[in-house]
Amino acid sequence: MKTPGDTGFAFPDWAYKPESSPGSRQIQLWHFILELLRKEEYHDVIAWQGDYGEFVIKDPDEVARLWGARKCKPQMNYDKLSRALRYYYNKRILHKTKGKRFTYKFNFNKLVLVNYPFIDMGPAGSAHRNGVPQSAPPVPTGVGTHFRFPPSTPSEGLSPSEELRSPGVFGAVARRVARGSVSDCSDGTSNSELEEAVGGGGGVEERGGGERVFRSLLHPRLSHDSLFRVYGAPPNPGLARSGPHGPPPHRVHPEPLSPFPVSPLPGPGGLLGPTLSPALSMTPTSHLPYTPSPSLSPMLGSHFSFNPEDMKRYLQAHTQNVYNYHLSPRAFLHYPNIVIPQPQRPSDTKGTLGAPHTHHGPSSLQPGHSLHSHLPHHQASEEPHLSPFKFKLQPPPLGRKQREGPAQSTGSSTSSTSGPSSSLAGEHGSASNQGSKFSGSFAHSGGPPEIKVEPESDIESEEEVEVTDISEDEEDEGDVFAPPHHLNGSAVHPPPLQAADDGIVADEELEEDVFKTPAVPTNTGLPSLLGLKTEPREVCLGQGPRPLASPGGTNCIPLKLRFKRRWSEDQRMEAGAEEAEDKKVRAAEERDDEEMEEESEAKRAERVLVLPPAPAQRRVSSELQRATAQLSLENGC
DNA sequence: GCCGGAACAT
DNA sequence: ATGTTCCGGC
Repeated sequence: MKTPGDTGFAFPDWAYKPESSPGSRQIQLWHFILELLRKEEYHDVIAWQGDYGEFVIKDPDEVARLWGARKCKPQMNYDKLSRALRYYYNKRILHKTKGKRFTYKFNFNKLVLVNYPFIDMGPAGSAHRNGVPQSAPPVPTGVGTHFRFPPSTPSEGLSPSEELRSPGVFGAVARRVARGSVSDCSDGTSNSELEEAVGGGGGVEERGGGERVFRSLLHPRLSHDSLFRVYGAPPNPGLARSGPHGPPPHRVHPEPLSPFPVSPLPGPGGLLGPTLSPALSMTPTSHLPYTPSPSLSPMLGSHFSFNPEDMKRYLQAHTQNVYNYHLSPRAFLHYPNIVIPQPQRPSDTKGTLGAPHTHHGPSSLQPGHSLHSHLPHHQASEEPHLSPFKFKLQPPPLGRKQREGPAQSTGSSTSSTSGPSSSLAGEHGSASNQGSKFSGSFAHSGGPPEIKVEPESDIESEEEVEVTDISEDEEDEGDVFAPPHHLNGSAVHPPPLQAADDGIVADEELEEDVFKTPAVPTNTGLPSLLGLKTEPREVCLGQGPRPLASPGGTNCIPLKLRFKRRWSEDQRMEAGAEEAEDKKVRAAEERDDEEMEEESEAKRAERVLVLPPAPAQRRVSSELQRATAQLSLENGC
């Protein structure tokens, strides 16, 4: 569900829950998996493999055992664990790599953004090694919204209260190597790292409403790869499409052992939490506890916080490198303050690398490099400004319908274990996930069964391809980020602007297109943004999401008003539409999603864009852009 | 092996 | 919400 209050998109509630974040005491399976993946010690048990985000469970029984140990479920076995993994399909956290036994793939699009924005997954290390994914752990660099990586043992570390208090925890860079990931129930604590809280300071700005609005800016399409690459080395070297000139990306590993480099956000006092992390903001008791996992890599310098500046830098770095977050361009519209990082098509800018700017970033990351591989250097401009961010994660999982069924009495668990037989997998072709069968309804809720829509395909498409799962993501994104899609008939159209798109195909090759795609509608829009960028860039975050506030310059007023109006409108629409849409659309979307890559593009575009008259839209965009710029100036930013 | 529904647990 | 446990099916 979305959080109430948000006007914009948001990740599902679960994403904001502390528990959802990797560090939380209540470790979630995917967190655990990541944990194992990042540790070399377990690389014989589970390891990254293949694509970004793809991992293979080499020893299912062991993984199950470890998981069981962590959860104090001695009876755990792969069968059960895999069931849990399967639940992630609907959540779009994971999906199965078809045809490969014990192989799953994270949909980092979502995950990363929310919990590990900087994660680097994939066999990063492999970069060096060419292809060999093996050891390379993902580098999570963490952070993001709420990122707390967990000490492996969560329990332990700080008392809750303490945690709360330590806001800035990121700071320290603690980087200890983590060691234990698995703890046993008995002690409760595992060894991992506790991180101390660094603490600090106070927050700076919390945003008043507590709204967490975090909208990111990057281009949607670049998802995983980019993401991963950003911080890490390109996972698949082979794949890496580094530019001819670009230096080959390499990942930086501060510590050899720990996969994860230091955490990026070190800033004490950062408001990370409060500001960005949805989780934090939502939960009163916030847990600021971010436990830095040892592995976090420090992204930007020693101190990074979510305060505007840091964020700016941070984003900048990212954006420059990649448009990591795959956000819909649309987001920008909503938050005028944000300056879009300029996405340019490589082709255009090629060569312009102009100012690579300093990455304030910690050297360790060197985003630039990594990105390069991916993106050509185009990002001339810099500074993304972002102010409020809001993410929306995947659509809520569909409910299942409850159907009557005989209850079963206790059965003995058959332990499965071992013995992997080799069957090829073919899996029945069920579409992956939800696809085929979903009947939707909500089991628990007890609500009446709802509509059962069953989209058929959903995801899947990419699996084999692997490189990206974008398809899914995209779809999600589409949904997710994009405001409600306007279904065809509905009139509401949120800001059409660039939105175009989100999703669609994507992929590697497309990367370039990434921006382009949206372009269709947005043509003007982007450019203008870019133009804006040129101008003074600082955004004033202080105000919060809404830029409107103080009247300031005279000449701008009109613009402002316009802007404001627009903004309001959008908000309204979003709000209204979103929810409704969520449901409605979802079905439709799902259907579309994956399958149609190409088709979808067009279609999607239509959906989104079509409604509004193109010209008008464009104009609006421009205006917005302009207005934004103005505001920025006015605000003194 | 993998999938996903159901009931149940937290 | 996120599993855990069972289970029937493919």
